[in-house]
Amino acid sequence: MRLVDRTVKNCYAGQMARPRQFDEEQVIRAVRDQFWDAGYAATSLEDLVRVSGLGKGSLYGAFGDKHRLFLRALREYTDTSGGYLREMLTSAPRALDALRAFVMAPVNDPGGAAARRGCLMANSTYELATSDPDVLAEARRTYEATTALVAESVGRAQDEGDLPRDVDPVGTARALLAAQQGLVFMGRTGLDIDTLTATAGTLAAKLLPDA
Amino acid sequence: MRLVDRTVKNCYAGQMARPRQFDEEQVIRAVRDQFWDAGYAATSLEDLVRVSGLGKGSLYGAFGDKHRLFLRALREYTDTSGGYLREMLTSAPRALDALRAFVMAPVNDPGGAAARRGCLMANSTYELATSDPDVLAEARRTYEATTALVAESVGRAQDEGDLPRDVDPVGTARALLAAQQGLVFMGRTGLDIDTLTATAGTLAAKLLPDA
DNA sequence: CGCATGGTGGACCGAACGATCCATAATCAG
DNA sequence: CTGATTATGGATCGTTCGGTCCACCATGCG
Repeated sequence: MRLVDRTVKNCYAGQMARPRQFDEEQVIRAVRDQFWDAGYAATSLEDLVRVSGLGKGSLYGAFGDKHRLFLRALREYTDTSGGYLREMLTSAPRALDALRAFVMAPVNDPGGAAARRGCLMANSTYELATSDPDVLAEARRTYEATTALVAESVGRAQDEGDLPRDVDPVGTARALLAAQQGLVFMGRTGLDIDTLTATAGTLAAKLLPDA
Repeated sequence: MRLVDRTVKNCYAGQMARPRQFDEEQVIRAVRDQFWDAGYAATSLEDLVRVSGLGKGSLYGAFGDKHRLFLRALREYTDTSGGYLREMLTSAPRALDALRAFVMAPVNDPGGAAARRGCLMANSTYELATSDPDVLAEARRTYEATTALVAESVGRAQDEGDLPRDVDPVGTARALLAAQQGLVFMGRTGLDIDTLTATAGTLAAKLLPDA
């Protein structure tokens, strides 16, 4: 009989005879990129073994089954993206410029590679949200967090006199997020980067007037 | 040796001893709904047999393999949607109202069921566009056709004096399409229909000023 | 009315999947 | 150095998948 749950790391009191021979975060990032490029269903365990450099047993021992590993990779993505977003929104001298950069983010890539790859959270939402409650919950969580962050910057832009006082920060944030995700979608259809950039500029100009 | 290609319907000169016992279009619509609800990978042949009411052999004999059947269902969807769109855009007395209805289309549903279901073409693009050239081609085709239709209405709204003359119809059409697809995405995250409707209204107001 | 045609769908197949298992080897405590 | 411990990953399992096949029979013609 198995006395320890090997799917949970180091939760027992025994000695640690052999430490991990791989960087957990590095593996998660590799796995995340694989799911990002191919999607969940189209990624086989063989793919995960290949990109991680680990064996099946090690993968299961360290992270649990495919579904848990995916959720872990998805969480890594949303945490990293959320961090970038927060930094982008807070570091800009003027909030209005930060909001413009937020809308333009999907095309902020020289070759448009990021635009074609899309957003892992959006990809996962479209593929799994209807059948996987965990993914749906993560999508809602990310959506709400992003809306709150953007709304905060909208308020700051109002304080700085770059946006009129009578607009609703949260409503504006939702509209900006919708516009950004619409651009992500158009990027996934293979629309060329120049046209995509022009469309992003149009949306930013209409949704964020200088008045 | 098989002398006739049974995957192609009635392309031979022999007699027609037994006519089809099912309505081809009806089967395609049922299959389309299944793919719409569950996605491509998550739909098994067993599911297709169940919703179509046909046996595996009949399904393969009439439509070919799963991939061809999916493309057929996808084409049915884009044709039907394109027809609705064309009618919606041309039947409205004023083109500006039609454009507003276009942006609000994802939330034009009492319970928000359509919003949660999303758009089959968008779902398919996110799930398959990176790996399936046929789906990517269909996505581009649909995107370009939609852009052209909307741009035509933008031009008509200009002629009717509802939109300023100096805006680019095609660029505006792309921005409207991006906004609409952004709303579709937010619907897929499970956002409640009231908030979604408000966001749609905000986007329509910003992108389609009365000036 | 009987025969030839071909639509029908359940049985069946090989392949690939996710998941589990266990012999091996690497590691650290004593 | 020795033994206890556990990370490791190739072998293997049962399941499910998409796809094929063929015995059956409904059908329309002569």
